[in-house]
Amino acid sequence: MAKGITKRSVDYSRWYTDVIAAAQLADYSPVKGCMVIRPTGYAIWEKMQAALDKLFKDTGHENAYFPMFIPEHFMKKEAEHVEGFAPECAVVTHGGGKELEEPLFVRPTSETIIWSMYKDWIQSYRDLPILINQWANVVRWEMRTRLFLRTTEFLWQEGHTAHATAEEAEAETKQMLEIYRIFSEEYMAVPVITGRKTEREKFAGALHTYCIEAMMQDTKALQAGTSHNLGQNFAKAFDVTFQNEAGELESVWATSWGVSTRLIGALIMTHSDDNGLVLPPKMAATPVVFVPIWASNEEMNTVLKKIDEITADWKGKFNFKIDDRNNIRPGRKFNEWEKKGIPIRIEMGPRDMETNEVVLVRRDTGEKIRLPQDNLVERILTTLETMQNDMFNKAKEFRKHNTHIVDDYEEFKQRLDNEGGFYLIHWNGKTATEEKLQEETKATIRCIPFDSPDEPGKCLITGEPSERRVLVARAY
RNA sequence: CGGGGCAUAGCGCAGUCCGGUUAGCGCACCUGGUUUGGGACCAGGGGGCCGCAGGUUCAAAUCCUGCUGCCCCGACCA
Repeated sequence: MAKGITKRSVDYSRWYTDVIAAAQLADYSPVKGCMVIRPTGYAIWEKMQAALDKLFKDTGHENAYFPMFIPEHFMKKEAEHVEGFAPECAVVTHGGGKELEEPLFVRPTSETIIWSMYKDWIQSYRDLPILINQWANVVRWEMRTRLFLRTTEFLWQEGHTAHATAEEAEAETKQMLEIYRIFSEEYMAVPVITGRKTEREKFAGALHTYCIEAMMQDTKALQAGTSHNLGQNFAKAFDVTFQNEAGELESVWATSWGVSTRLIGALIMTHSDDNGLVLPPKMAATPVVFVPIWASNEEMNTVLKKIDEITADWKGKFNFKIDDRNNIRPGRKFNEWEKKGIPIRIEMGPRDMETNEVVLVRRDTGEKIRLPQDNLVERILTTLETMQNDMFNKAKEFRKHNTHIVDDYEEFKQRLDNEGGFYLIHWNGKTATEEKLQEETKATIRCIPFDSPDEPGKCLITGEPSERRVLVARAY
């Protein structure tokens, strides 16, 4: 049916890049590993930014901006951090035609430069908390890249907060993860599992890392957001202390949290189909397109005039486009908007004019509904809402269907190979076991889910005692 | 960084083995007309340093050497 888009069943990763090309979301750039985000793709990012920014501001955060260049010695101050990030950093060694006295790292993340500033900004507990977010680009020199999911340069937001107590920092870490969950599920209609990363998977320099994990349509896992409790690691590395109420000097407690343009990849791989992109209404810059149909120029004028009447009260309710191009036929228009994932298409031609009706087509189900021209605003708004819910429920149902509980290693290996999916397994909590699991199955522990109940059992790999189940899957 | 593949018009490709007219096809694009309820049709037209650099030859997209870039699959990662 869809020309130019490889079917998911044939080649999932080709399908993914085909959808991006067909919807004109992004393009490969002349720079290896870097992409150009095209207007249609950037519009999705702007929708994400707008929603997240509001959620951040509503919880007391402010935006700021720090330099993209980080002096080398900053990067080296926190041992675990430098070990984690140094191998994937781009480094500037020359400027103004001369070799620099000290190389500048292009930020892979901004903890170090931000904490070098927090040192100056924080003296007493009265200066705390600091709740800052930054919208920025970062660079990580990746071996293999994939549009949106992993590129050398990407856009993201990174929150960096400073607190007077460990409890407050922990509460912030959890709060921001919850905001990511809300955003993912309620705006992107992408169900996620919240949990804690293992020691091996946590952020370099963090006490611990919380994450949201989503299941893509090929049943692989995608880490969609992370929130880190940094403890006092960065405060100690950058000597950031404050005087508490008792007059004693203490190290500041820190968090950081981020989501990136990778979310666009999650959005695509959760909802889209063989005909192209499918956008949940809340992520569509233009949720409605009106496609008029006519057979002659006179008819064109009548139909367009009627459309002006019908859409007069749409303004301010939702964004919409009227596709009045006369050089291509309706069928082409249907297809173009489908590929771009516009949630609702309204069609109206001479036949509908006679009966005072329009045809409404849902992108997610393809369902066509004839509707009277009156009260369309109401119908469209409720349909958008229904679609938003349906898409979330469908994705959640899919994940449920592909999540399994297993207690036999051989069965696990076979099923993982044959059906993929998420697995809840017992694990003895040891890094060595985790590494063995990955070596033997290419699956990783995605997280220790928050809702995983205390349930004594035996480690799937070693048979040793385990206290609860962890989430395992092959991941992007 | 290992394995595989590719480089010819904006995109997708043929031509390369076996050197030889003006480098061709589909899509897209432009003009005109007929069309318009699921990717229209006809006619005309524009667009090429055949990845780069050397070499062989009377003659190179085609043969030889070197380089570069990109894509896919693995190891690392938001």
